Amino acid sequence: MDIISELAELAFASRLKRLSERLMKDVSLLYKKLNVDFESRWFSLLFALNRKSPMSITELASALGLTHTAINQLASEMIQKNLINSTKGKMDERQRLLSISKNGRRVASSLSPVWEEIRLETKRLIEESGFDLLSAIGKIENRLDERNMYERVWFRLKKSLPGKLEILEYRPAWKKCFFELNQEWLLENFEMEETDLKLLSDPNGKIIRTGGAIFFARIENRIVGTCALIKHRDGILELAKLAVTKKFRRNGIGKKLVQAVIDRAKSMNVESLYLQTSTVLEAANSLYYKYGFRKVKHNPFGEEMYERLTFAMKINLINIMKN
Amino acid sequence: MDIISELAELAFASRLKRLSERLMKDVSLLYKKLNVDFESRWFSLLFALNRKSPMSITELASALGLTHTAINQLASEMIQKNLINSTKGKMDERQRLLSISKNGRRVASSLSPVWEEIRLETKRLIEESGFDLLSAIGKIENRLDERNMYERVWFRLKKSLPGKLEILEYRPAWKKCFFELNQEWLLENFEMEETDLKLLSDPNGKIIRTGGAIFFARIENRIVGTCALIKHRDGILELAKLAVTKKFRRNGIGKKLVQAVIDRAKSMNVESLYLQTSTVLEAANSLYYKYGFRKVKHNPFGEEMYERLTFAMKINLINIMKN
DNA sequence: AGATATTATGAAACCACTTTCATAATTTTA
DNA sequence: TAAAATTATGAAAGTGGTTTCATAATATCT
Repeated sequence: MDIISELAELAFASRLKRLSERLMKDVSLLYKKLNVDFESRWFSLLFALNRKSPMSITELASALGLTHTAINQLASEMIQKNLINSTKGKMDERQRLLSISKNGRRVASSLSPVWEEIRLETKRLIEESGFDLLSAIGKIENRLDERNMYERVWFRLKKSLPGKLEILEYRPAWKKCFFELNQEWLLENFEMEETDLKLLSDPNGKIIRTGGAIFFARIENRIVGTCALIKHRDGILELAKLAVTKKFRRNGIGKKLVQAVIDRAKSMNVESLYLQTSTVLEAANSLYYKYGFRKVKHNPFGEEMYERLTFAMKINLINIMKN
Repeated sequence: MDIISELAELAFASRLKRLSERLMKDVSLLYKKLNVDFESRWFSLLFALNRKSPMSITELASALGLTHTAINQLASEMIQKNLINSTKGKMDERQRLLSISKNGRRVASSLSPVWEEIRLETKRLIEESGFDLLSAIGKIENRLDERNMYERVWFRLKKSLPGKLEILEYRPAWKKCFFELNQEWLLENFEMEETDLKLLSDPNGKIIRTGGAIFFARIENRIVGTCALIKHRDGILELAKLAVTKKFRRNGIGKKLVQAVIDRAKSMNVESLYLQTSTVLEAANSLYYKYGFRKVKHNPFGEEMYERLTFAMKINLINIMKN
């Protein structure tokens, strides 16, 4: 009786683990029986460094999907065994650079026939199962990147976002998020233009330091949306770069971000807040309309800013304050 | 850069592990955020006991694919949390029987909607991958049961069996192996007959205690073949129940077993050793012929012993000794 | 140019198990 | 029926990591 397989989806993770441990154990046994002084857990680090040396601990950690502490511990063992060397980083004195040693290269090349057979046998095993398991796992990993299991189940149970939504101001660490969130919706509808790239690559220089602001929506330590308030040289304020990542749309995150921008604009004692949009962006446009933005005939930013067809909208901040 | 997915088959186990840990971590987080005093690692034990109580530690260990020690440790925690109870076994005083407590049932039923959503979301996730991952994993597990990764790779590298082949005499622990190995080849060619069942179910009584012997072929702690020497009431010796498990055939294991039986027969100072076989069993027959067995007209065991068509062969042990 | 935030690393503690070793109870065999 | 083998369990240590916390070096902002 094998309750784990009987449980089907409920014990999916356990089955993956069980299979993984079984395979790993076999490989360890193989090294032992071949009388090779090599631990299976060293493989990926040795392989990575054989391909490219030197690499820093953090770089290796992210490449191998382990924590930096794990790499650190592995490295200690492997230095002992004279498989790799470590040197202090020249550019960055915090870094410790790991590289494969001469002996390491020798071991790697002497083990390569073993690795090749492991690869082939694994391939056969997977083929016998009749499914392209590697690509299936890849797809599942991608899906989980978009929205992890916790978020999925929570949403089903509560019909709401997991954890609370926070709207926060720009931090340097979120520079990349700003780029990627905007890249996501831009590529869905248009192409990335030079104008986008310039702005997205230097949010601090182009938006914050010129008197604007960038807001981020965070859920459970994950940045899921952003919106910017840009102050142009002529003093005109623009709401721009509203982006919510696909899997988190239709949860009112865009509203909160727009509200934050409007509030900030109000606090700046300016008459109007503008934005540029395209007819293609229906969801965004209806949100803008709800908040009181109306189409204006004269585009204050000029027509030639973006290649894509845009029109401008405007909201009267003073009037709103009177309400 | 994700070296693990780049490594493809070579890091298959690592990817399985990574995915498994990711899913497990998410479920733990879910319990935490739902503010439930429940650890994800308790799930399978609680589930098993909810389905059937009481169960012994060993029974649970094999059902859940964990070591008995793991069950023991889980049980301690869960008894603390009043999820399960433990009582001493009545039949077997060594046993500790675990059963779900009233509170355990309450917790299980209050968590069941959560588990249902986890199941559904996992199902969706697997379906999105486009492959029937559960059945793929099942198939791989079955393949590995037949011949594990270590044996596969070793065979490819050395073109020989992993580890050394040992021919050993009967031990009570191998009673089941004796049955299963013989069942395997019988079902390949014939059906199990009453005569087979009787003999295979009581090897000690029917073969050893009547003055015969049973040999087993062991590789790496795994019993892969067997062969018996039966002493009949009339003093006639029979070589019988030669079986080598499919994946290990064509490696000379059958030869070694037959040799062991012949050697034992010789040492018993008997003129001849007989056997019964069927024309269907070509591989075995050619092996018998090589060792000097020849067909005899008169079947000393009588024709009606087995339903399946058999004929008898004989080898002259005295002649061989003279050589 | 400070002040503030972030990054790279490592030590220590923890985690969820497994392995190893020991004991007691039971089953099989001789 | 005693001896030998096996089984059920548990304590203690080991494993291959992760988490947490602390420190030093850099990068960014004002």
